[in-house]
Amino acid sequence: MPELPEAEFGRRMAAEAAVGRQIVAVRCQPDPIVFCGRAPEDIERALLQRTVVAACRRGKYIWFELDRGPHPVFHFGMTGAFRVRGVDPLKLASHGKQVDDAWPPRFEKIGMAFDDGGELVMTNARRLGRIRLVERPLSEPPLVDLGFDPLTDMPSLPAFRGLVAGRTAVLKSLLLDQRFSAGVGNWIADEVLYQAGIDPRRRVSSLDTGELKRLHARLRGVVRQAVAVDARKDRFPRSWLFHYRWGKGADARDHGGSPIEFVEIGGRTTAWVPARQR
DNA sequence: CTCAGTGTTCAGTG
DNA sequence: TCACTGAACACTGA
Repeated sequence: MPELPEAEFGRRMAAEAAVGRQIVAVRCQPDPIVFCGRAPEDIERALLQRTVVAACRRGKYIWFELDRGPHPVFHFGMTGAFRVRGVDPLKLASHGKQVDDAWPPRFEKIGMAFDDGGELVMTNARRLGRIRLVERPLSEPPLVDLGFDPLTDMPSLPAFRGLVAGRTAVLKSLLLDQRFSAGVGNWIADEVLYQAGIDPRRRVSSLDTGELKRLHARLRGVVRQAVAVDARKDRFPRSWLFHYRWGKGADARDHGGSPIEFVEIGGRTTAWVPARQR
């Protein structure tokens, strides 16, 4: 369930459970894919007895800064999440699927127990998530080349204009490019363009001043609002396209009754409303 | 049985 | 370097 808001929700959960605590036990599955070839013992050795100093995030990447390196980096892929024992998870996925309350949860990849009795788990059903160890926290030398984070690092409108200047990419693809805006995923990109009233197939170079301003405002706005409600879909405003795009039937319509179209852009299904986006 | 899916990466082309 | 495509990864749930 990971785009920026879900990752931020996970980070906060983890921060509350882990920061200031010492890791006293680690349970790590032998999964060379999710752990990028690392053996469970490597991971356990790196985490055991360490104190978590901070839980950080940039885009969809979350990492713990420990009192001593290396530091763990988490990426949820398509289906990852953090769970804290006794704390409500994000119950509603986009399609309204329920998360069960079993402990340890299904699809656990790593579990950590802390000196205060708390427990944190990362789950990952589809195994497209990754857990790595890095020598330095990613604050400076990035694990990957990430652009601005729309929650914590949203550029001013003039700076945004500068970032876009000279680029010719199709808008939907640009928003999805993590080197441009880190943390934006498929539904956020569509939501931003819907609220900005811009056709997702257009090129960024074709936007006039007003359109660029709307794009900037809605990118910031959508992300902030989603984070403000802890990524709970049932608390997203009813006017958001998000609520109406999943049925995907020929009869799909937005809040105002306008038909929703589906096209593939950059290999991803894109929902948009021709009546409202030019 | 088939297929889409909140994601990333890499190879290859222009 | 940029822009774009297609394939690969892996597996659940409809």
